[in-house]
Amino acid sequence: MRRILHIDMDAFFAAVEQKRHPELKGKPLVIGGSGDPTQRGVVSTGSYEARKFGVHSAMPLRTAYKLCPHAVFLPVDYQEYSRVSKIVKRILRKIGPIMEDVGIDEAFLDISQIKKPEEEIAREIKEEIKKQAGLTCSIGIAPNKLLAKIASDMQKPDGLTVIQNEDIEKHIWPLSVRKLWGVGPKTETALKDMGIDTIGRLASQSLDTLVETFGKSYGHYLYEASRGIDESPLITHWEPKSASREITFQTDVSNWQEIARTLAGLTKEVTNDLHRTRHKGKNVTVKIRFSDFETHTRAKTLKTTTNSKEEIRIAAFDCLGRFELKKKVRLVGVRVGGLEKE
DNA sequence: TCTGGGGTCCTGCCGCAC
DNA sequence: TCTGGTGCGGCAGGACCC
Repeated sequence: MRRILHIDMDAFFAAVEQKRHPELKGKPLVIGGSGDPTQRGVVSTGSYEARKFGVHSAMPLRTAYKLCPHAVFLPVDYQEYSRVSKIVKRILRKIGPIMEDVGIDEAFLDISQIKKPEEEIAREIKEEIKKQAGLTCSIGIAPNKLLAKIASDMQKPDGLTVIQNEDIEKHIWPLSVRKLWGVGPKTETALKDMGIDTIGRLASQSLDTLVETFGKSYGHYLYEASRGIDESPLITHWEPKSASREITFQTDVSNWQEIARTLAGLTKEVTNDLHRTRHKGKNVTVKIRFSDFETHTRAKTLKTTTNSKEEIRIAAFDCLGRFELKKKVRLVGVRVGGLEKE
């Protein structure tokens, strides 16, 4: 049987800030956007003290400010979090070389081949992260990624949770369907309408019902996930498939020239990224979000892959020209997909 | 009233080729 | 010549993740 660890840093961005600004320890702290809660932006991470006031990730900064006006608001400092993240990942790779990176603050480790008790490995990881980065994490141990991820979330912060196949009925089935990776707000509502709120209720559905309701691929996934089945391997190496840049205006814009100027700037940044990472792309997509939050895209496929600034800019403007800009624009973005290594 | 930015993957539709 | 099935690429939108 496989043994998989899921390591999840506790309130990562907030914890990094509290580490380098010790005077913020124990205080409600909200990291997000430009750090100005009167500007547009959302919460990336709230400290546990801020969460007590109902502040959570993805919440508009303005809402967070209303809930917790005395919180300290700070901008996101990706450079610093990446630096700390690298320290953490180095520790993990040293302990278990089969590692899957999941964003800046999470990872899976496959420790099936390591001849040491799993909980001892987990404690060693916690100790090293505490020693080298001064931070705490929560760890889940299970026979697969799906269950390990659920487990790491069960006792936060600084938790260590082991889930065996025999525990599924007792410890996984009572949980909300939202705890399953891949079940978001839309699917949660759809399931609720079917009278399904827990993973156990989901597991009582027939494969036919789920496939009929959610399609072949997702239906199969839900059927297996609700039973704790997940054979997916760790992805230890991956190549990007697209590169993109987008920006939300502080106030909605109706001036076409400003939109065009912004698009030109974003296109330049994306092509710079392509040059830096030595990639070429095949298709260009422009995204426009209007003031009513309606979002549309226009795409163009090129004859050959390219990283030419000129070619990508022309394609992007071709896409922009196909929009009817009758409403004010809130966001503009550009993406280059179909990437290949140069 | 509010709802970021960087990604991935899936689905449905359309036109086209065979 | 007409019709239908099928497969595929391109496109648009949507759901989800951190």
